[in-house]
Amino acid sequence: MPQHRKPIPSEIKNPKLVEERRRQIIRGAVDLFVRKGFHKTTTREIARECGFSIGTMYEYIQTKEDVLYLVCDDIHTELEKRLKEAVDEEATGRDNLVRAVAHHFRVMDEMSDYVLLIYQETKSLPKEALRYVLQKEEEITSLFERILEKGIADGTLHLEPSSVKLMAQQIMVMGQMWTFRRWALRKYYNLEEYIRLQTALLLRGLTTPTGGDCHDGNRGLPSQTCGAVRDGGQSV
Amino acid sequence: MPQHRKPIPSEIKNPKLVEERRRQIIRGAVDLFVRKGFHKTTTREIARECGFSIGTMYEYIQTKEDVLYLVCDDIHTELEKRLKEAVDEEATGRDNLVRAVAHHFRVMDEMSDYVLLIYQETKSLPKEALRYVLQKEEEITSLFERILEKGIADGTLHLEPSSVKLMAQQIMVMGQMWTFRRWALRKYYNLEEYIRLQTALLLRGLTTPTGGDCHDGNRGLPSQTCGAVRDGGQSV
Amino acid sequence: MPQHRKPIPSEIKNPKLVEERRRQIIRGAVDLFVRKGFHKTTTREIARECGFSIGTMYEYIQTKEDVLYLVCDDIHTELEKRLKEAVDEEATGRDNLVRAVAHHFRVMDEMSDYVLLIYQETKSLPKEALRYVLQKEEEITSLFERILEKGIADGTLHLEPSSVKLMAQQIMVMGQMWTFRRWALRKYYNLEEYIRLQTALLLRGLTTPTGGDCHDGNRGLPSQTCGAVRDGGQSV
Amino acid sequence: MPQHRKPIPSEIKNPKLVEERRRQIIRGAVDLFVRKGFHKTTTREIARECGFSIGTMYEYIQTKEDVLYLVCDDIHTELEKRLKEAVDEEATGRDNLVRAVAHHFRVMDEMSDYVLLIYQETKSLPKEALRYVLQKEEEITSLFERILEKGIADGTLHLEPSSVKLMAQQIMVMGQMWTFRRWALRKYYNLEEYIRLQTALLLRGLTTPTGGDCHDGNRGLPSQTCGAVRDGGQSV
DNA sequence: AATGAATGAGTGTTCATTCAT
DNA sequence: AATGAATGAACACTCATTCAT
Repeated sequence: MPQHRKPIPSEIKNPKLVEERRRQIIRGAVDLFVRKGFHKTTTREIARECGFSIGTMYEYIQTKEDVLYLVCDDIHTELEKRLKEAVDEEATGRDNLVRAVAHHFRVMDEMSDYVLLIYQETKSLPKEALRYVLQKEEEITSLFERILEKGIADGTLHLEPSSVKLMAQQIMVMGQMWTFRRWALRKYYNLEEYIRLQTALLLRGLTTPTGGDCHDGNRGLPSQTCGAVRDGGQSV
Repeated sequence: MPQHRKPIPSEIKNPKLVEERRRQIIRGAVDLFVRKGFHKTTTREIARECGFSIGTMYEYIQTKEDVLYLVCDDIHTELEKRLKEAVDEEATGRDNLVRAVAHHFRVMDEMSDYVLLIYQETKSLPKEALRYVLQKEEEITSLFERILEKGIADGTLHLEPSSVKLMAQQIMVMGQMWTFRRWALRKYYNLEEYIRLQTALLLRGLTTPTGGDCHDGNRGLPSQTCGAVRDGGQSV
Repeated sequence: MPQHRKPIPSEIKNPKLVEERRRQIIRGAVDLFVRKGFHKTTTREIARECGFSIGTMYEYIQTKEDVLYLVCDDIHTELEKRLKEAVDEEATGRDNLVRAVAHHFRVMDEMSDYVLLIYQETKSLPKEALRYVLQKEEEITSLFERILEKGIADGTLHLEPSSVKLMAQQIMVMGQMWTFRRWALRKYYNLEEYIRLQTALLLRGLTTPTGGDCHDGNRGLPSQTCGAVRDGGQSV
Repeated sequence: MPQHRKPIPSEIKNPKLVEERRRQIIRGAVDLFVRKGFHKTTTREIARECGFSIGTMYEYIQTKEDVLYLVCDDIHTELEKRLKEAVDEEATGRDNLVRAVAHHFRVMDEMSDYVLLIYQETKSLPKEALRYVLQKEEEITSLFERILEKGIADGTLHLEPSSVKLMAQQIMVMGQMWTFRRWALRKYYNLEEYIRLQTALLLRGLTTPTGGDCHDGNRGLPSQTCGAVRDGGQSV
């Protein structure tokens, strides 16, 4: 049930032009929002940054919040695009997961400012736009759900189906956490360490030993035996 | 090096009264901030909600941002107080962790709106207040660090010391996640399920099995062999 | 027709106390007014400077403007007192004038800040108080009128009676000018030079030669002979 | 080193319009300032008087103090322009002086309210604007310095060069005095009388007779002998 | 299609004054 | 007589939005 992008009305007839101008608006606004926040950025500043007049800007949007929506949507789209790059249809669920998680975290790192922006300003969106943006977030999350399901199906990941949604959310949050907790995390970890440790945490949670004798060894993971799994009464 | 609370100057001499009125301000403001956000709440609205005049309110604060600081600090203090309740000095690290995590998540659930508020409005604090608030957040986080360290010491948790910081952060975020992702999570899980599943994820990551031979391959994981586990230098 | 001091009502019965507290108020306010100006000084600041509460202060005045009135009146009284010191009942008008002018200018120099204050803030007084203050100013001015008249009478000053008022005003202004033009004057002159030059200007304007042969030498004055007087067709 | 006018930034791009609107602001504000003083005049009142909205007014200025600066500068400019009208390049220094003084006093009389305004409100200007305004005042004053110097050069005025600055200041103040002492002066003198008497005072101070021996004694003058005149080092 | 001047409701904040204690 | 907490009208200034050109 992918909801379609909320269309923003424009006075301008030529759709190509609308598209182009809106890209300019996004480019101009995003850095201002990152630097000063949505509320402390004025429409005049945005227009100036875009290189056209305030009147012209208002030909392509209706309210200041439209700009925020445009920006959030753009960031989400970029995020989705970049995340999709990492999905390898051929690979096992587990390999896919490991790769996608690492890729996801790296994207988060690169787009740190923008992810943070979404985090902090999404709440300022008008209701309808908010719904759309959250829906988009869920779509991205569902990419991880697909991967997890594949891993369950191909036996490379051990996970209750009922936990799929949660784990996908968890992965998303782990990525975002690298941005909104950077003030704390970066004191102790760099990106690669972060990727390794969080991946390990996930895999231990998701990789079930095969039982009996464990040909396992979540090596690199806090050593954990089959037994560990057993008593995992309340395990995932 | 716990930084001390930034004192907000007041025109009023009676400290008892200052204390009381500021509590009123917090009580009045917090719901407005939750409902409308900091920027869209007016100082006049806050004063009205508190039941006194705008002039009176300004006898107890200096700027609108002081109100935000008061509110954030109050929430943090409550959070810290409630979290400390759960720590049982007698119990093992592991039991303590399980109990503290569950407790933490329940507190987060109860204080959902307030946690969310902190999440969304912290960035609007003036620099100095922001530093203080983040410092407080770290203090709370360190409660989990203590627990984890105890678990390492008493052997009930298996975790590299270098991962303690990360795990503590992770636990904090998991709790907050229940608030800022509630729009997604509550569709599929209730609080108790959430507690169970997340605890499981953590424990699997932290509980060491007693041994066994492992034929494994943390495929996809940054290549590491069984041996790697043993000396698990930089592992979790 | 000396108008009597406008009485400021007070809640307090004991007149001694009223007198004492008002002196405190003047002492506290005057420096604040000098430093920040009347409008930018708050009643709270005044009370704090005086060492008592705002409530107490308002027991002794009715409005903030009363404080200004108190201050202006006090300065004027001091000015008058000091100027009177210089008047020598025995001396000739001319000697008296020279001495009084020098004394006046020195007083102005010492009380520079206060004179300036009167100059700049008098206009903020309520109508009635303004009238009183201006009247006081005229009384002071009339001290010079007396001296000039005496000089006419004893023949040491040559001046049309109709010019007495103007010259007295002129002398007053010359004194004040040393305060409100100090930004320019002090670049080129010190107080003693100023006194000498202005006195010379006045005396030349006021001193009539005895005619015929002049054994003169308005030494120190732009050399001027008896002839100068002659062509003084348009003289004062 | 004439300092250039401090430019006030404006949001409006069309400089012609800025010029025009600022003239409107000056016209609207000046009478209000004269009537009520700067501090008691509201920005809204100014805007209303100008015939546009408060928002529009703020497109052309940055702060209320800018309006004061605009007004002061305008008055000064007008003053300077009118004073220059009176300077006759051909005439002797003395004639020039007589004419310029009379003209200056007449201008002061006509612009009485505005001169008074400058006198009373200049101190409310922000530091930089104050510096500029004072500098302009000095430029105007220097017009009189020029005239005096010419008079010295062509022998029509007898004045020590070191007194030129003072006399120019004195002339300026005499003009302003007609405005800020009008409450006293107009009781006894009309403008023409004032001009005549003050001119006489000045000329006596400045006009040198052709010689002759004088038995005089500027008694009371800082003791100086005839000889003193001759070497009259520091004399006027 | 583009401009940018105009708008005015709304904002955070101040401060002279009052009055119950 | 002294206090100081309470008041709220008033203030300077901002800024999203409109609309005539």
